[in-house]
Amino acid sequence: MDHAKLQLALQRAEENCRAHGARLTEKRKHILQLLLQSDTPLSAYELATRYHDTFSDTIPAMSVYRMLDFLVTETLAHKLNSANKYVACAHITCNHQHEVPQFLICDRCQSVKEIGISHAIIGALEISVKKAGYVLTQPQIELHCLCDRCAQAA
Amino acid sequence: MDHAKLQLALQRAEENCRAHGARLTEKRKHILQLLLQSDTPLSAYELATRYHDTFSDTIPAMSVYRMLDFLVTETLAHKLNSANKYVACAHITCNHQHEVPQFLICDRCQSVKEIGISHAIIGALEISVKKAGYVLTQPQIELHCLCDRCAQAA
DNA sequence: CCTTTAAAGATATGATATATCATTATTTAA
DNA sequence: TTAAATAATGATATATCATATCTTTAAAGG
Repeated sequence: MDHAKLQLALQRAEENCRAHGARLTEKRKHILQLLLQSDTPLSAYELATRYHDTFSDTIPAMSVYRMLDFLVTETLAHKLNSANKYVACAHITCNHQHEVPQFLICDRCQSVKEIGISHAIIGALEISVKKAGYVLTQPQIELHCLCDRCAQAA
Repeated sequence: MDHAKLQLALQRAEENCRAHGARLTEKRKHILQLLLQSDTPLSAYELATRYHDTFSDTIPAMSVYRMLDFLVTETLAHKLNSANKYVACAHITCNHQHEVPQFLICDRCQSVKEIGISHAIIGALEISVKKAGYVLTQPQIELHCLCDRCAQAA
């Protein structure tokens, strides 16, 4: 991610937070920056290490978890439950409403692509869920894939 | 799960394994039995504890992981990646081909329902995955829900 | 400014998972 | 039938992910 894009994302994140009184502190912002700059999802402990390397300041893993909780609550980041890692939301700078996210995770190079789930799929999914006697609460789909590059290499 | 159903499932599991030379040892069978008897998904360590309680024999967590790997490979069990727990496959006694599983997980009572994904959904999913430049490798969807009972209670 | 509340630090510990080497059991084939 | 090969399991250590709890620091609001 280039510098201009990064700055824009951080600025938008700040605006979004300020708009409803959430505090994007320096440290939270730094964690978000590390996520934005990473090509792959990162664990809380990996973020603690990068924080130290990048900002010459140590941060307890505990605190990273709390900051991640904050970012996830603000929809500035997502947790990949199947990988126990975190990614920046791909739509921080978009204006459109945040959709149900679908994550494509390359099991070889760990790249992640966040796309919106089509309404058709969500609808069909909800019907089958309802039929089975359940109610969707946190719809988020994580699919383990190979990206085209890795698929060719393999 | 009643006794007759359990026995049938274990018998079918044995037949399926024997059919292609996989060895469903006593211990692996016991782990499968514990999964079949459980109302909720279990972690490897929970299985080790139940194994001890049920069969009066201790088993290292290591070994449980290996047996789970075996059961998952044989499609006799599934790993819920978002919960880090394991469930028996709901289709051991069915004759039909094993489909792409979709798991509905109640976040309150932990009940899990395994259903097959409709072809329409799989197709739509594969198209969107392909468009995004990925290839599905291990399609399995885990949705976090409330079961109707818990939804009413809440 | 002082009080209240939010954020972050520190320490301990629990829970999930993998690596590796040793031992036992089963199969295969001379 | 027994020796060699392979598969399964045991044992130990350690990595990795996560939460509980108490303390300290910083910010917001009267």
